[in-house]
Amino acid sequence: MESSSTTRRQATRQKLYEAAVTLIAEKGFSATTVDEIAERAGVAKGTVYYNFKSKSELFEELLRHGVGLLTASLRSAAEETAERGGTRVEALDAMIRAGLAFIDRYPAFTQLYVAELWRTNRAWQATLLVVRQEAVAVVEDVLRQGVGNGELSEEIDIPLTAAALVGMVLVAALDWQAFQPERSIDDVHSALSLLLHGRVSGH
Amino acid sequence: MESSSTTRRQATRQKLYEAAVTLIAEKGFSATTVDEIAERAGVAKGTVYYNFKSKSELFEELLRHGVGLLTASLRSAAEETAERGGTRVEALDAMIRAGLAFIDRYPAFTQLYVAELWRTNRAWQATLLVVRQEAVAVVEDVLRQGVGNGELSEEIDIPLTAAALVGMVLVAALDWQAFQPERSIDDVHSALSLLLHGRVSGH
DNA sequence: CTTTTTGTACTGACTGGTCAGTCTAAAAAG
DNA sequence: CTTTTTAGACTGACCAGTCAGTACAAAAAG
Repeated sequence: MESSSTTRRQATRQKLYEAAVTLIAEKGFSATTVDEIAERAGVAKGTVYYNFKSKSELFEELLRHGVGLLTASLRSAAEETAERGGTRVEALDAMIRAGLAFIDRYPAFTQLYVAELWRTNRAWQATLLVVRQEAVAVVEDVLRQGVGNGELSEEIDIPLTAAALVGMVLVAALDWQAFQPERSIDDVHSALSLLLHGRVSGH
Repeated sequence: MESSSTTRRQATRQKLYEAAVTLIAEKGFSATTVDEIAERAGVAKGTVYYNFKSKSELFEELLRHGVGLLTASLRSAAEETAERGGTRVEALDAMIRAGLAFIDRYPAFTQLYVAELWRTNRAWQATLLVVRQEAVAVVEDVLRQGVGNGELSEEIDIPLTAAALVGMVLVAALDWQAFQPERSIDDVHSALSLLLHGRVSGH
């Protein structure tokens, strides 16, 4: 009796994630009502509470779900570069591209993530911390490898540089989406690549 | 309208800004109640409504007030460098430092600004657009001057590079505050300066 | 085969509490 | 005297979470 429709619940949850992500990105967590989420997902309010303990729990699982996708995408970009025998700088470049592609595909999720990341005293603070660490660690790993094999300067501060690179991509991409949507992903990628390769100042 | 009474109102408004900024940074706009703001500011609820038309209007004016401070700080960093006869790259470096100092001083404001910047469909969307443009324009101006006098590569895309630089500073600084508060402002400045000067990958 | 039971997924009206904004009368400040 | 602030009661809309009940399919019983 049990194994029959695990699929059905999964589908319902997916619909709820999709409904919640855009609403929360637009209006914020508190301003988004459970009734709205249910309505947009095309289910009854009770279904939300059948599938999730509370509004917060729905949000936390959404967070985990989304960052999981991002981390997987970054990691696979780095691995593919390595398999192809590329340099670590090429791997960073590939990760910038993967990051941009992710944000292009899930702009609402990115928006919501950025909006919540630095909030203190929130129920999901712990979840965010874990999930952030997973994503940043992927970038730090590649930086570390690059310093290790002499490709990158030993002067660099790995955690701070990783944060700066992630920030650069995040903000440039959100700005692109919000204020310069006519630009192509290649334009944005080139601009960021130039900064990474240090060809902004100097020669 | 008299300057005497303007002073008293001004002081009350200032107290309300300070109370609102931390509360909204911590919990978000919707989750912050007017009663809380009034209580933390040490004024009666009626005073909030005597001074501001609504909760949203208080928030919008807070936004204008804060970004005004930031823009002034960035602009004066750029001007001081120019007066000293510094290069445009030095001006950018000085602006990074000014940005970090601002975020160090007003972390709550920065948090709240980032959280709201890319939200769509909000009442204060128009205010944010204007206020963002003012700040980014300061960076774009310096980039333009740098390209003009040959200091910076002609390849660079000014709006995208400006957004990326602002993002780099914003995210690195917030991450510093939230996850690596033991680091000094000089550490953070060095890490970002290295990226700006292109000394991360090779040299 | 047919009937009955059981578990799962979902429904939507309802409730108890919360909060933006209003109002008042009176006091403090200038 | 005018402007600003106070204290707090009040209202009406809104909303998270609950709960009794429906739908339906798989399994157990007859």
